[in-house]
Amino acid sequence: MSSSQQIASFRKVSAGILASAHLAGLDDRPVVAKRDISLVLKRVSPALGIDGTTYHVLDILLGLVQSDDFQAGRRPVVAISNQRLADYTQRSTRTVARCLKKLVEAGILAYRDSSTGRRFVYRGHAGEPEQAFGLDFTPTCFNLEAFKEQADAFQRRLRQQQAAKRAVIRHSRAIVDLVNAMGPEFADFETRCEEIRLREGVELIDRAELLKALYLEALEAVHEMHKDQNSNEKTTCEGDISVIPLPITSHPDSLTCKKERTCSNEQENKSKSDNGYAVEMAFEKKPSGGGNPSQQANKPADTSRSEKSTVSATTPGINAGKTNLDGVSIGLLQSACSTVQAEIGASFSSWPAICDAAEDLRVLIGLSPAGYLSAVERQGRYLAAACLAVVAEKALRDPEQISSPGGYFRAMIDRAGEGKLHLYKTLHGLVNT
DNA sequence: TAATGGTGGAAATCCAGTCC
DNA sequence: GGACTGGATTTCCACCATTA
Repeated sequence: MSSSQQIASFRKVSAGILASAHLAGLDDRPVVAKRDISLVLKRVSPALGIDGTTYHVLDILLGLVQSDDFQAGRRPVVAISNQRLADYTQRSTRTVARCLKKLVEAGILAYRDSSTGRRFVYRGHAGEPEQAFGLDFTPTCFNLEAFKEQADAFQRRLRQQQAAKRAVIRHSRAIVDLVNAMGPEFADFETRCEEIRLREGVELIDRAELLKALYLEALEAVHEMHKDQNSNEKTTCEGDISVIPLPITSHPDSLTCKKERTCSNEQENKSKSDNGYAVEMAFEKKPSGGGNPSQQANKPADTSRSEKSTVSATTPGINAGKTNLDGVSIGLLQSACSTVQAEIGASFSSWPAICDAAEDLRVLIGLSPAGYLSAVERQGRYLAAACLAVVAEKALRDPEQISSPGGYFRAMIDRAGEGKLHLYKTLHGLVNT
């Protein structure tokens, strides 16, 4: 069979058509399986700008081309008229011709025209094509590796876009929460946040970076403000309150901003101790609660016992021994929250590991530092961190399902306070979906 | 509301095969 | 040999749905 490639004189050739014709005219065509070609072409189509009717036409051609024709010494040519393709796709022949041209210029097909333009295949006794004129898949055989890389790059790009989209939402929410917590003097951050979100001509990925930088700047501003406040307190109220840096946040004394908070869940704790020491020791509170936390500071940090103490201390209505962490094991958390572990690059191998990841999880769901600290005070840092992980996992799996992850988290803490939180059921649900 | 992209119809061209 | 046929293409123009 001749390897020369023919283009009818009536056809107006473009660079893409010539390139495909050149590939189709080469003798050393790589031998590939039709199945591989189908898979790669379907993956790379969006990256090549092939969709709708063109994809439909390609699908029909892939169905018609014979697997054996991809063997060495043969030519994978499909002979089908434009009219037949038009019938199959319910489009006009004019549209079909345009689609075919698109596929040729994309390097998938090559025209192999007979002198009249008619498409036909004459086969010998063994079924091998002796004369074949029509649409030739040879360019795909040459371009297969490039198509694979293109498809991978396209999918990577899509994933980056999705991650950037999530980051934009996450940082925007975090900034709004921060502004709500800190009051009108931080309103400028919300304005700048909106400006970045609506800025034209900026890639989503760059926008996510700008918002992240803005959020860090806002945190820094909070940090600076508290430094000033602390220095004032030292001169005017020295000795009244002991403030201890928080290990779970990069801006330890930010919790003094609780005075400014507007969240109802957070405000209800204003009567309680209002410093970082309480947070640090929250999971070690004794059931009686309400006392000076500093007097309870030296209990051993046994996970289950301390969490149980916290729950019963804050939930007088529930049975002794029943806790919101019943049935919740590290293994269960690890299995249920696979997406979020991958997202933040952490492993929930132990309770301290989950607590260490709390700051990332908090930022991920856009929860304010004060909101998290309040939850820790009320339910202990293990339960708070576990809830954070669950909310983040749910938000990552289906962003549409949870419109306000921060609110969802607060609701979970409220339910825990009422003894109605069944975290193990939620986790089992996540494992099984 | 204007811009854009996809689509279809009409008329014309090309060329080998077929018919009278 | 000339007219006709058939299949594929082109350009031009208009319509329609979607999008910014």
